[in-house]
Amino acid sequence: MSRDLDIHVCIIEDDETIREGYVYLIGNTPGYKVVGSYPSFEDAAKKLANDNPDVILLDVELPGISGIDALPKIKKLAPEAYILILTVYEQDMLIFRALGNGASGYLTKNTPPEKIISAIQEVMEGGGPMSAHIARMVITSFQRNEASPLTRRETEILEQIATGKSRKRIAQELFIDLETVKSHIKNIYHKLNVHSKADAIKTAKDNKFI
Amino acid sequence: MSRDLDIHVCIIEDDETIREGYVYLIGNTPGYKVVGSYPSFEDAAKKLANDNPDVILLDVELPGISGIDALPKIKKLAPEAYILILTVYEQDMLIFRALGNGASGYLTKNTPPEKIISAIQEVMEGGGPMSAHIARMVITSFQRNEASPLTRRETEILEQIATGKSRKRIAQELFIDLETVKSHIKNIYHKLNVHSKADAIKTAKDNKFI
DNA sequence: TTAAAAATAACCTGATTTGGGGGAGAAGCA
DNA sequence: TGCTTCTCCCCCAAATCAGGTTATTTTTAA
Repeated sequence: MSRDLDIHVCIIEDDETIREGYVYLIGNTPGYKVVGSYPSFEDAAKKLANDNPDVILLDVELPGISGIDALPKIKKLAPEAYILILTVYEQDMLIFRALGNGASGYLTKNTPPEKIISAIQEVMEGGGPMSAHIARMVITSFQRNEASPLTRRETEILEQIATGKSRKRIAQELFIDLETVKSHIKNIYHKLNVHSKADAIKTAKDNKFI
Repeated sequence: MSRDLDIHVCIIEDDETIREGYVYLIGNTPGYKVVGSYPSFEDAAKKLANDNPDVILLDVELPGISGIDALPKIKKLAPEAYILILTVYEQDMLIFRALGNGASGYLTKNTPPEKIISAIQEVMEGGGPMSAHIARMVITSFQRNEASPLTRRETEILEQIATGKSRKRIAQELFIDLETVKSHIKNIYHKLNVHSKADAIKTAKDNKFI
């Protein structure tokens, strides 16, 4: 069987035991081949472009530059590769920064071996593998706060303000008078206890009112 | 074995064949119980609160009010229930509106029966089940366009503008002069070929520059 | 080690927007 | 019938925005 049809995988993980575990797991699974294995981004950087991986397993906590900050650089070295984050951390900030920086999946380290293999398969087939809890957090990030103090119209107008439009333009697009828009904004400011649009937008976003 | 420990499931799906298929599948799986099955939201609305479901399977294309528009109303009738979207549609707009309206998962209709069962299980355990392609689209929505014409600083400043902050405030927070911020903004406008912050923000967001 | 790109800052002008004060009518709901 | 929401009106002063041109320093890349 030709090795050329195998999925080529790189691993960047500082803990030697865990790293060797992945190497063993993937190397011994038919259809997969480990083409590189490094304890840090600095080590990986030199050889990554030559490895020509299809998928890169990346740890977030690495010595030197963190996995998340390394993501854009890895993307440049291996633009065709899918990057899967493998980590113990489940903090919102890390997840969203990782995805924003180009990760195509996010797995926690308690993921059983067979799930890691299927995640690699899945990302190659156009999927976005995530651990269950991560997926929930991602979905939740799209959702609004149902206990918003703002009325429907107020919410609509604050959303428009958040796009940078002037009150005049908002009035025109909603077919209402400029004075009406101003009234709504005054009410929004009172309800949110702020005195500027920047603060209104921040408060509203922090509380998921918009 | 007590039925009280079962996961209670409601189904809202207009195609009778498909609906009965789900009823049969779920009703005959140990640990699950179908407590309601309706061809439209209007039919479901009357009885939903009484069914007290743990999970609701919801189709997006329904006669009368669409599943997506029904979502907030369903949330009010059964605030404790998790809602899983089951549909043939994979358009961005539908997915993000569904998630924004309160769905906790999104499955396409080619999902095999055992995956539907495990998705119900998963959402009850704090997960966010999504079909592979949906998950990829969701992840992609977090990612930036790497071919942005904006420099790092320009991107940073446009992001700040998008939060509603004034140029003066941006200057203070970035420890640079107001004139510098103005220079960057002029360059941003030229690069994006716009003449207002609203247009700059729109163009940048449409193209995922910010 | 240069040349190019990016970030910084200045000075000018005029139009527009913003935030805040007050009040008030109409529609719809409980 | 109150209560909320949406609508509109008047006033004001301060601040912001958009645009032009030029120029220095720092960083990055060839």
